[in-house]
Amino acid sequence: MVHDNRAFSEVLDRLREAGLRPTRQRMALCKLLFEKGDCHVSAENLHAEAKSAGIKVSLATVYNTLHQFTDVGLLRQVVVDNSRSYFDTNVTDHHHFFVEADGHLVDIPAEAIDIGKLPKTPPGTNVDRVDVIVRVSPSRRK
Amino acid sequence: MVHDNRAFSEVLDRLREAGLRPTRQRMALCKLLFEKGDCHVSAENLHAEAKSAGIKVSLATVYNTLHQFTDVGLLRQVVVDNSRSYFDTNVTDHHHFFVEADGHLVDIPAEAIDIGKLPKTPPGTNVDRVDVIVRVSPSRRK
DNA sequence: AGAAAATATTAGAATTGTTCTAATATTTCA
DNA sequence: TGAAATATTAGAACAATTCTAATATTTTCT
Repeated sequence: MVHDNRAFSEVLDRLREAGLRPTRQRMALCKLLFEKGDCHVSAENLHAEAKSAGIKVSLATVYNTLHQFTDVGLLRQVVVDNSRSYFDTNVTDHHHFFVEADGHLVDIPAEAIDIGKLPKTPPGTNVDRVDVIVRVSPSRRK
Repeated sequence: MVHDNRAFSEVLDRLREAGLRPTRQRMALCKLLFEKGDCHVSAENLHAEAKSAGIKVSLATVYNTLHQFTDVGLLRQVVVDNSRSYFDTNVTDHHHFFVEADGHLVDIPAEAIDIGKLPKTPPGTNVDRVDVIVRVSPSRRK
């Protein structure tokens, strides 16, 4: 089997830099995740995508991989719905619209929301991150 | 058994207004939830509190009640952690600090955070609510 | 390259938080 | 009070996720 060497080595480097062995499964998931621009996936979701792309990978590995990628900063976890976890390939500072009706996320660039001020944090704590979730729903037809 | 008639009738009214029958369990949970100021509870958590307060109520009823109270606007659900649901007795407009280390929430008054502007919502949608979650963690000791 | 050590993957079992079911109990109201 | 409406319950079912421990792959060492 032949593959695109440019894409291949980019993905390979990405994993190597992160200190993760470039295994067949990780490479494949990496390509699925990063070769088509920003996206938000759930584990089941990515597992299904992998399957339909002909990649043989277990659900356990998908979970492992998503967590490892998150740990090394390749992904960011977004909490919007407590029945499912979403992972975002956009790890830069930004926020989200969440369309509750269909459980789908849309990025909001950091500069589109401007948080004027923050109150002081509870004693003995520091801010890790500020998440803004704008929950929207389909507008009723006029 | 005797009870405080003032508190009793307040709770009773609250349920009546919401169109919920004032059953023994709902009254008891209502008192636990609202008689001690703003608080954030999970179902398991409230169930345990009820048990230790000597209230006999099943976990299923705790879940039912939390959802019913949420539906009628007595509670608000807060999504910060996808392993557990939190319900907030403060239903006014406000935000949260979330201390990830111990999974605990602290209210931030609405006016303490000022969201300068919001980008336009995805086509065909309206904003339901804007949730700001400031994730904090214990600061490392100097 | 070949062998040993280190790390990954996997299927399926286990766990967790939550929801469902359907039988029983309580509450309402005429 | 008694029929109809609504609640509660124990336990089963469920869905997402994590764990287990056996097997496979990858890396390292010589």
